[in-house]
Amino acid sequence: MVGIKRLAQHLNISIGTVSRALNGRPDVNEDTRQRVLAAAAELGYVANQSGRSLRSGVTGAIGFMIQTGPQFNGQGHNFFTSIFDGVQTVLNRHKLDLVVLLCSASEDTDQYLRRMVLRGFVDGMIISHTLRVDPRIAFLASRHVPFVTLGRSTTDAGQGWLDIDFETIGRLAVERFVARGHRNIAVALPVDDINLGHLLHSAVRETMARHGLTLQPHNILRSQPGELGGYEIAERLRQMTPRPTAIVLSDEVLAVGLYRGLIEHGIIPGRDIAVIGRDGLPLRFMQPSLTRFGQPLRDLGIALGEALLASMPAYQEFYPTGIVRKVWPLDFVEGESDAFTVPPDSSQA
Amino acid sequence: MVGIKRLAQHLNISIGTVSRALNGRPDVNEDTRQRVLAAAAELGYVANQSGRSLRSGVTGAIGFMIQTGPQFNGQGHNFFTSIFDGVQTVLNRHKLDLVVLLCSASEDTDQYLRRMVLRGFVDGMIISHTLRVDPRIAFLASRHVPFVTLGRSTTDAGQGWLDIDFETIGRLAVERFVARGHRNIAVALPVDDINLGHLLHSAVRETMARHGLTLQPHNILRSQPGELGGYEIAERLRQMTPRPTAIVLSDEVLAVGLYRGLIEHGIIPGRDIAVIGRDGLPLRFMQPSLTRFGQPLRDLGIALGEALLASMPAYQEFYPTGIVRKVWPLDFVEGESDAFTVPPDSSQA
DNA sequence: CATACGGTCGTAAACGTTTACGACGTTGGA
DNA sequence: TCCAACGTCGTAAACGTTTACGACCGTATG
Repeated sequence: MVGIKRLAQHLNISIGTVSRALNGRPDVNEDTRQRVLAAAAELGYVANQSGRSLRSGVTGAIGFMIQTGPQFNGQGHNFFTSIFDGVQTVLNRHKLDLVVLLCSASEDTDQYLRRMVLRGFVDGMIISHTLRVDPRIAFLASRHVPFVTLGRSTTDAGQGWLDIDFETIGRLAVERFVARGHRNIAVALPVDDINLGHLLHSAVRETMARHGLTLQPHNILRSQPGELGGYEIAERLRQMTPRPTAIVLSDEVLAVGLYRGLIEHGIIPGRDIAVIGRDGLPLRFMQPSLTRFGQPLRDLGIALGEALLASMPAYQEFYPTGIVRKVWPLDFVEGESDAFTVPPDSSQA
Repeated sequence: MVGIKRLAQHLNISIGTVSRALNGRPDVNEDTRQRVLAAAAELGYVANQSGRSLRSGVTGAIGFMIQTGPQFNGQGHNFFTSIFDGVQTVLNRHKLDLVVLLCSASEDTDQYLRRMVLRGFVDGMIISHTLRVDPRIAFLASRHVPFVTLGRSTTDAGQGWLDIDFETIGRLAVERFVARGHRNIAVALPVDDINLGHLLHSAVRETMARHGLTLQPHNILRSQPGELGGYEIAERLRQMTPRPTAIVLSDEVLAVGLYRGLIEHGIIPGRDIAVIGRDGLPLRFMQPSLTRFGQPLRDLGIALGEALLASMPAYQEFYPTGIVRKVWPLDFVEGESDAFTVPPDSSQA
């Protein structure tokens, strides 16, 4: 780790001057300040949080306390909160605490991660929204920070990961559709480079190919995440001729907007179009009930916590499993939304 | 702050021994260890995080990085994530970072807060799920930790707070109901001591009284939060005779389960019963559309961040507003769910 | 009795940073 | 010319904790 001391001897000045330069004190020559700042940027210096706050008494962090656990579901909680709860459970067994670090959309994720890690704020990291090629992985590995990811990546630094089994989702969904006579099948995917899009995409495409079908490019519907994205997709579906008779959704809440956008125009899921989605809080109570793949999120969080500890040297005696890389088993919940069967005399493309 | 030094001189032993006793090292007499532990508990000693991790190189914290911002809504995000994003925006302007501290349901909230604060993990605190009488407030005030609460409390330590305007929700909802002929009005409340329950309760009761109506005890429906709670409420409503003709909901996602539970039995919101709820992600796309009160959550988060900074001495020059205590204005969104009008010849109780 | 050893504890250094204090050189005014 | 003032920088202490090292005492062993 490059500290203020190394910075000072690299510049042949005292650490006091370096500190003053970095903190914007007035009693330092402007030239020296620039040299210090340049060297700090070059060497990638980030002030150690412990040293700084031990001396100055401030941490620069503000805490926002919320509560997790089953009984708080619905109080503004969701997908991540359940996972957090599972992770927390594991970590607490070893007197570790979980802190959630929020990277605002306005800030660069790599810079943010770098700042948090190099400060020495945490001993380990869990990252989510994993990209297909994710620079954060290379960074964490280069710094030897223990970490695991929620979601696979093609960036391989030997890290552990856990992920949802999108291959099975895509395969089973398509097989169900095919068994009910569907040939014009669509898939809803996110727009960005997040890896789950690719996984589901390939699974759907390959399973269709295995049944002699091709996934048409116009049947790959990319949208914003969330219920608004679902609503967009419904609009696009309505304008397509021939309209796909079945669709599988990548995101949990897509179904909410999709239902609304379809039902508004008299297209009833399960009667006029087959829909298979993913589990999420509100979806259990939609009507018609959504056929969907779920996963026990708290258990996933527990596994995630254990995977992280398994990659931390200090805890390997407790978790001698080595690097954990695992797709998490699914719960399949049969609902009414995929009941629609294509009539045999249909002339769908 | 009581440190290891004070602990040592209180026991007339050296700080080295105190440290070894606390850390479970073998080379300390068992009697001494017990005396140290007793004194630590008595004086409320918690090891300073900075000192500990500066020396030992570990922090005991694990980071879980997620991303916030409008474009991530729906990716497992929700009520809190939007607020976090707003808070973060304000804090970043002053080089402060927001960390979310999760108190698992299995852990005592007061102990958890105490542990996090006394360690010196954060410079300030925002707490949510505020109780009607909340010991956390007294604790934070006694330790002079700057903090604000999301949600009012009757525990007054001069702290700032922001809250949702439950009085207006209750009043406007009842007035709308009354104007449409409803006399048998119900309200859905949480079971626990969280303050919003009391606020909405009083507002409904008082507005009804102002119109010559009384809120019947059996019309106060307490349930779990979340869509499951809504489903319970639907079941209870169905079994009531005479059934209330209108209901106002305290929680956002209650409506999801409520809809399902009612529609399953042919009771259509807006046609057979009037429903007014609160805004939440899925609710914008429910059918029939929910009449509801919302609030721009990101703006609420911004205000929350500013309120906190206003109570931190170091930032008062930027926020000279003094203590902020404010109910946040509502967005009223007219939908179809409260269209049901009681016929004039109705003989409802 | 002398020695070794284990149990218990105190001493002091170290972690990385900030900051009060003083040193030094230069400049300007009296 | 002399001194004050200023700009710039180095020195060292301090923050709270952990831990290597050695001191001391009592006991067991030869």
